[in-house]
Amino acid sequence: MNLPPLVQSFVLHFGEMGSRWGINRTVGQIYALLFVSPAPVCAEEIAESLGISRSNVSMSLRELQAWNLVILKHKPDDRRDFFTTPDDVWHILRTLAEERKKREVDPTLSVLREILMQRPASEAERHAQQRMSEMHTLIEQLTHWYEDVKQLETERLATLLSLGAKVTKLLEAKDRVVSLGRSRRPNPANKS
Amino acid sequence: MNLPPLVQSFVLHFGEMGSRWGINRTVGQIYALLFVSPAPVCAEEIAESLGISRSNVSMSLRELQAWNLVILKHKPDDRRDFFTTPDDVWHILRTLAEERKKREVDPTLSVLREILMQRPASEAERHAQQRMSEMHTLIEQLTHWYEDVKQLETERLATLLSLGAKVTKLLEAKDRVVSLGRSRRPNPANKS
DNA sequence: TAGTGATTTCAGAAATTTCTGAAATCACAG
DNA sequence: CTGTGATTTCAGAAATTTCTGAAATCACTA
Repeated sequence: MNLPPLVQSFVLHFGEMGSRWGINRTVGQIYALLFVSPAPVCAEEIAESLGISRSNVSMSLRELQAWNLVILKHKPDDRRDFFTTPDDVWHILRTLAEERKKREVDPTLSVLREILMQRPASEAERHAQQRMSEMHTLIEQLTHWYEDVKQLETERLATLLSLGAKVTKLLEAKDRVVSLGRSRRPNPANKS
Repeated sequence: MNLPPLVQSFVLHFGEMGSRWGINRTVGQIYALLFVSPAPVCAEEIAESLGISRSNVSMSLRELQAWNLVILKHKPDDRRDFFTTPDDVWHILRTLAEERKKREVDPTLSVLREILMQRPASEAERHAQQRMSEMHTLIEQLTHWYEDVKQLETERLATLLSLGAKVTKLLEAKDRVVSLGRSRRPNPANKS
């Protein structure tokens, strides 16, 4: 591997990290490299920079493309493909979320639904279904929320983010206003 | 593997899924099994149910404990350890988030910070730092938000969740009220 | 159509991860 | 202590994943 030391640390870290996710080391490294490169990079150069085989680069790029995480570029009078990452980090975040949902959450939801359709044949199965249903409900809530907020423009999303838990303050305020409007019933305090 | 068919589907799916995260198949299966079991299960029984070796169970349980995902129980007059999962799915979600943050996000943040401290020795390094700084900023925003909302009681969190993007409506309302209060300047529309 | 360089594919090699059985350790009871 | 059963450890076996080099494919040009 032959990279500026500062870039190398980053690339190596992403390689390590990759393994902790389902992603393999090389894929992580390539992504990191593209992310910090000032200009699109061709496959040959990636192989050289990271000291890995050309074919490995080819397969890993294919993987990254399947994740929608790289962009293909071309130079005039050059047949080779050059690769970059999108440069808006928010955009990258969205892609990542979307892809992970597609691969991890959706299949789980559909397995859960399938199982929940079936008739339990024993007390053990009844209980299992009960638990799975709790899990199913939670995941559905989370994905609904996600589907909802992912529509927001980045700027609005960022505002919401920076507001953090303070939105609950707003919520309380609203509650107060609304209940005042409807009558003068005090805070409903719906403790479950 | 010798389980009610409905439980078996769930366990197998979690095994598969486990691999897509960094978690290995057996660990995923054991977790799934414990999650749906009506009562705490001992190691021997796990091994039997899943058809894996006793020692594998031991190691996998250790892994799950490191993730804070299982609870140890004891029966009177029985030396064996019995295992369950916490039963509140929200609680499980929080644990999962916390542990993943600890293992995946925090180390990345610290690597980024470290690199950003250094002086770039070339234009390439300067640009790389610029990119890493964007990433760093984004991750920091996300973790701040997370630290913030994780304090909320579950019920409040659920409310927020079900509200989804509609909170922005509230936000707009607030903006209107505030700017009305300050003067009668119309919506600032702070497009970046 | 043949030639050229870029890219992909793929069978097997290399590396890594997971899993097992045997032995060690532990915790307690007699 | 000594015996008993539960649990853990760990070296190596088995399985899986990753990576490579050689060959095939592809997209062009002359």
